[in-house]
Amino acid sequence: MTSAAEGFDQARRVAQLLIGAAECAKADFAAIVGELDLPPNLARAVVALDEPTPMRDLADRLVCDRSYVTGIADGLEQRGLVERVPGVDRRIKLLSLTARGRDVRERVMAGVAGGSVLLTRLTPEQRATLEPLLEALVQGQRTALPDAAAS
Amino acid sequence: MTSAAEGFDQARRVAQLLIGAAECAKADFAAIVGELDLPPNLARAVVALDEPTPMRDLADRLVCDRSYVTGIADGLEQRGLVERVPGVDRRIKLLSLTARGRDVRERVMAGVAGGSVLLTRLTPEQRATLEPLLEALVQGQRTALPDAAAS
DNA sequence: TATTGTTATACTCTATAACTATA
DNA sequence: TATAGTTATAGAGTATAACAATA
Repeated sequence: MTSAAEGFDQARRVAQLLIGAAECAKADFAAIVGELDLPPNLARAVVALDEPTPMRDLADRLVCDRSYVTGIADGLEQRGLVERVPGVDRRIKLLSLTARGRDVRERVMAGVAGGSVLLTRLTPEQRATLEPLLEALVQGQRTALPDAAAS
Repeated sequence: MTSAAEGFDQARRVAQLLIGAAECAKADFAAIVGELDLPPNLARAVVALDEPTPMRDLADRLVCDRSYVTGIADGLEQRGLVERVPGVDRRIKLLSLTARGRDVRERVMAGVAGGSVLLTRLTPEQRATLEPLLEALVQGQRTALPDAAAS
């Protein structure tokens, strides 16, 4: 096997493991919050709402568009987990967790802390080893990749 | 901070890094094959076609539905990278790389071997450390997750 | 004029179901 | 009857563009 083919195979193996592990983490989170009848995107939003937050800011935290947050807010409101409360700037609506929402938020966090495969399948030492390697990989990327094609 | 919140934060940090690293790997591959004017799904298929392969088998390799492979084959055929050749069992069509397809396949593999961030941002030692950690994470999952909700 | 949230729409990726031609 | 490939369609997830209210 040529050296180029070896390099390719190494990159492919790591890529597949990385993608598989990420999908595993996503599926794991979906399963945990699924027991609370929450789709993962709503669960992520609930976790992000540590305090009343303008919808625009939530979009920033979730790294998505404002228009997508509208749907998230609708879903959370239907479930009685948040209220839209007007801000002092009357263009702004704050998403504020209800009592039920705060309860669900705690359950989500407890469920992850108690059952996540990231905690159960890796020892603290393994996580401590893993993190800097992943950081090395994503280094040079800010929240939005600045110039992906030119890298 | 309570221990549950600490556990949650640890899981979240690892999850974000994992997902970020996987997205980074995907974007990197897309950028590499983008220079060959290939979308990532077609590039993956070209790489998988080491020899003439029934479309059904390609679906298995790419872990997707037969119907999706039809579109991939159309795209590759339009670009002159594969031919559909009838099999001995006349239900079967083999996807066979053209000369141009074989050339592109080599370019994809060379591009990855030469430029992948998985190779440039990690030393061989780091990759050797990373792999078993990721394997530990995805362990217990067969190709298709058997019972995600019950895990 | 610029910004917030909303709406309507569109796009990407992928699957399901029904169809045909073989076997 | 079962399987290979195709087609049409649908769904999830997310973005873009235009809009009303407010600043």
